[in-house]
Amino acid sequence: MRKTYLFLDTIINKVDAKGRVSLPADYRTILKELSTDIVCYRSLTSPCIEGCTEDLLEKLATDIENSTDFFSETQDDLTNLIFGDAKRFTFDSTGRIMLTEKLLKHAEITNSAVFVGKGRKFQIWSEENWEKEEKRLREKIKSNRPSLKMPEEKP
Amino acid sequence: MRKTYLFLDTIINKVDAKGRVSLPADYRTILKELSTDIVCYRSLTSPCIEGCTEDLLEKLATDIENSTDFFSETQDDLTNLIFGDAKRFTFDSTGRIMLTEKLLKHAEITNSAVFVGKGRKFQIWSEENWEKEEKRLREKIKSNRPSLKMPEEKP
DNA sequence: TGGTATAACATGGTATTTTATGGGAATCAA
DNA sequence: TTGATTCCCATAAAATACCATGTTATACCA
Repeated sequence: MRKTYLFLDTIINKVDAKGRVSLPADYRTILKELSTDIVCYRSLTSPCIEGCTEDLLEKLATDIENSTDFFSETQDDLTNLIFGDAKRFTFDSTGRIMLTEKLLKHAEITNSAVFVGKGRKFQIWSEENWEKEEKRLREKIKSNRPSLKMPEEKP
Repeated sequence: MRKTYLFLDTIINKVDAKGRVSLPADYRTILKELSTDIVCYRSLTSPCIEGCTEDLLEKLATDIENSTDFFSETQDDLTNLIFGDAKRFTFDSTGRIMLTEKLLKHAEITNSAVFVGKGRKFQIWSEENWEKEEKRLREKIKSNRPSLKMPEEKP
């Protein structure tokens, strides 16, 4: 039994005519070991789908409770957006999930889906959009390296 | 049981047609004692593969989570870049890992891989590139000696 | 100290398992 | 019925585990 549960790597899988996609095997292993489902929702900032374990969303709920007051407008807005949009997905015996039309449309996904690990979360992109996004990120980093320090190098 | 876990030394191993390489025995010992896997990703600055324990990456995930909020742009960009590129590797009963095409290409590795210890991390280079890099580093040090201060001498 | 036996290691090859993915039947809803 | 969703089976490709061998490093003993 492992100690760490990170969504990693970039994996391209096909989306078939029925809207089915294989969830990367690594991701499935994590979900099985944690006995949790995944939850997906439209990214608030990018044309992609965002996913995480249901456990993490639970944590987000707690964080929001603690960070703003119960009746604040911000909290209202965030909870509506995230929880209202989030949907639970379970994979079938062959490891596939069926994404919804709404999610696919938001991410402009048609034939193939790119799973991008984000540690506690992951994202699902169209091939074209991810290509652009990765390029943007690498350009940005070139001019801003200091922000990438590893833990042991921190003061 | 030892006290320290450092990736050291420079070891050259062959890469076969399938992309398999023996992980240096010393490295394997460390991983076994820490019960963790290694994670490899393309160096952001050099034509080489960089590796570390999954534990270290887990720590990084926690640090990022704590230093920025759930919806921050910085967190988004960083996590995509690091975790999206990182891939977990486990060695088989004969001590080998199978590097991916993407990583090998980035490091321009074909027949042999040079493992270079970096303490908590290590790098994997092609023989040609490492030869150049080592030369460059030694030249650089000659003209810039003061930057090599030990921790206790820091302000 | 020198020489030999033993163990560990790297590495080529092969067998087995896992994974992604297409298609079809069963189930359900409108 | 029609259209969609879930479940199950089949298959090819890819990843992984396993076996065998020569070589190097280590331990042991005279």
